[in-house]
Amino acid sequence: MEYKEPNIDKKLLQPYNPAETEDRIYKQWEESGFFNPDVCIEKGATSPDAKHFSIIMPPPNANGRLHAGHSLVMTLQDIMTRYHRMKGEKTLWVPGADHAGFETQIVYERKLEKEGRSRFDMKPEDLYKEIYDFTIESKKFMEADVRRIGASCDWSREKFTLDPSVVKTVQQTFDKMFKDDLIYRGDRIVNWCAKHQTSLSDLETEFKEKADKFYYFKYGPFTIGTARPETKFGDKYVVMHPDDKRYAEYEHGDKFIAEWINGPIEATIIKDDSIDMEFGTGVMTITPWHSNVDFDIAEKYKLDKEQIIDWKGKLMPIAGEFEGQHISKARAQIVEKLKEKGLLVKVDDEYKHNVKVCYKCETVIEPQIKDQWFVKMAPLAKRALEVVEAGKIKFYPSNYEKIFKYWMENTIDWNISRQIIWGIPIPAKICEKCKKGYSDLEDELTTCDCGGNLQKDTDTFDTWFSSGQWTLLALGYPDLKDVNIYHPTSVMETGADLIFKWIPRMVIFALYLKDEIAFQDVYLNGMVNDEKNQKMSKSKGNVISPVDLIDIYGADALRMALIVGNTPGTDIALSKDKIKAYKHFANKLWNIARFTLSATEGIVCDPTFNEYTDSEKSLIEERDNLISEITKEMDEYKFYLVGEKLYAYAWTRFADVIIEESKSILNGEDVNAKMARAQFLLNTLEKITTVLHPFMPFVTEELWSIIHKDTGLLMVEKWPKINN
RNA sequence: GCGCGAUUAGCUCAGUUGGUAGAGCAACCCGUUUACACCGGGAAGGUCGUAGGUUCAAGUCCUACAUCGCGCACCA
Repeated sequence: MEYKEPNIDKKLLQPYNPAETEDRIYKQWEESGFFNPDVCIEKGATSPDAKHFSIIMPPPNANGRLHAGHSLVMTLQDIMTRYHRMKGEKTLWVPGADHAGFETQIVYERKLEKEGRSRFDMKPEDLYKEIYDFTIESKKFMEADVRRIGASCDWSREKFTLDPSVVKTVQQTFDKMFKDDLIYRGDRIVNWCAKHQTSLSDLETEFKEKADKFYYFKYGPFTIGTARPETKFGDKYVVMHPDDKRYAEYEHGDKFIAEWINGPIEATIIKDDSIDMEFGTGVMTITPWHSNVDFDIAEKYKLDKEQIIDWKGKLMPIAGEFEGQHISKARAQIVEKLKEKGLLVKVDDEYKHNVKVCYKCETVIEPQIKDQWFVKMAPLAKRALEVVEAGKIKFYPSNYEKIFKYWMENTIDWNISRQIIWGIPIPAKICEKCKKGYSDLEDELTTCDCGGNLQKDTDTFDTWFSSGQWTLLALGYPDLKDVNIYHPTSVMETGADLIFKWIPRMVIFALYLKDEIAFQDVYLNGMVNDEKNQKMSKSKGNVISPVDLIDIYGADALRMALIVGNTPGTDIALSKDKIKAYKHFANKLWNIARFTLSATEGIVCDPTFNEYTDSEKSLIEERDNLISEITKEMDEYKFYLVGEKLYAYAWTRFADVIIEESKSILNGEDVNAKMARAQFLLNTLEKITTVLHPFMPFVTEELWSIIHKDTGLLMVEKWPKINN
């Protein structure tokens, strides 16, 4: 028999080619303007009275390419956005780019290091300018990656976290909080990284297990234990538990003279129940300037505090002959000296403990007392807790609500000062004499109440201070044009690790600034791991770049692999086999269209056709039931189920069974049956293409253009409505 | 130490308010019929971590334990 080529779009005769299709389709979308809800309204795709749906994109770091985790975030948000846009809602997804303060500065410092330069030798303005240029340049690559995944976000509203308007608003927030007495200047202990020359929040530090020596020294009548003899120069308080029978003869407040490193010292006895009697000898001396625990004890009893170690990690004049030595070198010599003086009792060699290190460079954190700005968290957290307890914000998965609450019930005041240049400057002045701090938005204050000179605060804000305001800032706040329509946002979708870093801060700031919740729902995704479910990391060498995967398998395939079987909050193992399977699926859809269109040549899809036979009626019922089901599941964020069901329906049901049995009908003599079956196939093809669009936007859009040569884009087609 | 999560087929995971265990991938057998070999058909594969409890009925609820993962806090 002679093979007759069907009269359908030539593209369908070749396998689906994502590489050829995706960039072209994305351009079409972008040029259409439909990513912008205002254009959707203008062009009649959305009713001006429709309800709103809004998502703020967690701004990716501008300084790097997208990683696998980002691709999951982008896909989830794009699915939500496309789904709601197709439902005819006023849909806005605001993209952003994060200057990522400390992170970017470190990336840039490494670059400087390679070039043999150092930030400490540069003028702050020059450094800032260089990092700015570098970031703006890098940002383009990040944005290109977001486009490759297919994100249908409104680029016309893109916000950069260092946009002048953002900087201004963040500074105004600081001023407002200062005036509301929610921010104070305080001498508190901070985590100091001597390499990066900045303080860090607790969330920017990690614990690392270290084996050190543990020393016992004679200190007056006591034997004290310590792992850090180099901090002990000024120790003049000796602390023990009030119930410790071994030391019952000593009273709180007793004084005695102890021979110590650089001569005799007058020591005071402190009794405090925070002491662990089991540990060491049950007696320790304290160094309030360089230890959190010691600081707390010192605060409690109003004890003196003295700095021993300077900001570069070197010993101060109090160390006498050891002055100027780096603490890493001084320890052995100090121990030697104490030994010579007969004060060394014994040394334990294998003392394992966790030390706090900088999460970037692993430098041991030196606790230091530093004058910094702090936010009073308790009153703010209380309100955040209230709205969650009132059920105004829902968590997916729900168990994260517990974590949120725990965090809000156990707040500590938040240090927002960072000694880095790459960030939003704190608009404040500090008195040279008495150290009092003032908010000074207009840069007009010169003299302190005490008569001292005021100096400009050179610190910048912790990034979370500005990103905490992001739901508002991204919508242009304090300009209320978009805020009034799109805030509170519908859903905040982000990585589960941000449950305490970011989510609570956004809730807090939206309540504080606008008296509104920041978002109605919180959807938290897990990590994207490698095929063996191992965390991806540069050191393991198992990092998979989403762009590389898109090059090989296409964006639709990657998206499906990320979504199917991935429940909120749980990690996903990203395997190439899985992505390959969905690349095959994209091609399967292609062939379903190819068959359907060529087998029904000459017949036009008629959505109102109603002369179906009983067999089509039951097929329609099955199909429409499925659509009702998945519509409900879309609203419940169960994309992992919807993706799987659509895959199963399109392939094992529609292609393998329905199309197969249709062949004999379409080749048969019964004209009515033929027509009914053709209409069912054509209508179902359209519906499958439509409901799969949020998941696989590229291949479905391309198919739509083939099915409907003369109508508009699938991205603004209506999601099918099923009338039961 | 405190908290959270997980434990279901070889692998990755679903399993809705308790009602006879599901999917994808892989592996196995058969099949080159003109949508597609990026295919089709078929079969196989699980005492649902362990031990108790509640119930007519438990993968699902409760308790304890074990193993794994994650987070937080801390150790002078």
